[in-house]
Amino acid sequence: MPYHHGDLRRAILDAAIDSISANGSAALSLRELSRRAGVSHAAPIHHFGDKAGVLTALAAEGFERLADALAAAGDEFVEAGVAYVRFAVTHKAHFEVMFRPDTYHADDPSVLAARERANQALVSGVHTKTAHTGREARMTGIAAWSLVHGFATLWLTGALPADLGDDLNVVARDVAARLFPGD
Amino acid sequence: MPYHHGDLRRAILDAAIDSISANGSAALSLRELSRRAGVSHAAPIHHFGDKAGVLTALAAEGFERLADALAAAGDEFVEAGVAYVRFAVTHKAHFEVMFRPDTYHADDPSVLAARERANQALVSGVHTKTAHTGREARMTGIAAWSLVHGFATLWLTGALPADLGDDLNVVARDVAARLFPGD
DNA sequence: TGTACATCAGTGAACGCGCGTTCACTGATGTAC
DNA sequence: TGTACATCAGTGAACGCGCGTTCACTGATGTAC
Repeated sequence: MPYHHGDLRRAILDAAIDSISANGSAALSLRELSRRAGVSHAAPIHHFGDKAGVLTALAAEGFERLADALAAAGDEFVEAGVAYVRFAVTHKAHFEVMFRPDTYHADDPSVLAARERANQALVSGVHTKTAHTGREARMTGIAAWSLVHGFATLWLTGALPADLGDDLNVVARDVAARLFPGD
Repeated sequence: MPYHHGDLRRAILDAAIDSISANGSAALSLRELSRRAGVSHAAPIHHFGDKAGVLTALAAEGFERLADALAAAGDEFVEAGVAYVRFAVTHKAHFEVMFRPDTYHADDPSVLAARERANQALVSGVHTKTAHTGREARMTGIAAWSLVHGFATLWLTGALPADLGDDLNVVARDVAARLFPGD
């Protein structure tokens, strides 16, 4: 075992993702992450400052990846909506942290920038899709966001009925398509 | 200070509601609740068994009150939707606990019964509102639930833009009405 | 009306634990000359 | 090419803390007779 890890920062983040996916972000401890990374328990401090620093990095990374996923999905609402849900489910650790801003340094520049990117990607779908402008477009966007965010949240917490089927793409598409049935 | 409290069970639950509203359910501790209720730290055990027991009681109570709120709102989707959002915001501690089933005894009979009641109230709005039956009604119901659940969650976590206005009823009604714009 | 007694609801000391953070330290790396 | 030295990235011991739960106990209540 070499004295220097090589990429401890990434290793700690990956450990955090595993841990949160398994036990939720509330149960996260720095010492556990150190153990998972095979490193002394004080080592992560050098990279993240404190525990909230780890979550801050995760939140920023999450908003970046969400922005990427939405951009890749394009401007069509149903596609973007499905991409949002798929992001939430395949990155549940990130997703959970992102929307718990009191657990990390939410005003960190990296977080603010990444969230802004994600927000832009989020609204662009609705803007081009509907003919609405101004407040109408705004509220429609919020309804769309609410729909996919709510569906993702309910799916993740296991609140939905078990017999919906387990193909997330199919179910998410079905649900998302109900917002603008006229199209 | 009398030896017996009188209604310690209720006092502990109220303390938990205050604490969770202020600091979130992750930070909750039995000892803190005891302190708030002015009682020794082992006292709550007599009423709840363990820490998860407190959250279990809160979850059951939450589902009951949600069912009541939905029943009172009637079968009209927008009204029921607004009631759902209003419940979430005015009972944020309950709402937070309810959808974190791994933190309490989710298979407790009182919870199962209350959740079933809330589910019935939830679907009845959509069933009578739309002409759909079977799978169609089911998926429409899930879309409706997702919409209001997502909006409530985003509002509670402060993720929504600040300049939406602060009248929850107005904003929630506006958003909910976008699901079935034809009506 | 009084008394014995079971049950219930609290007390307070003690347990063992894992945590975040600080600290003086040391090994490794890279850069200036 | 070699060497001095600053900087970086880890170590491991120590701190003080709050926690959940257990335990033997005691005060209060209510019920049977």
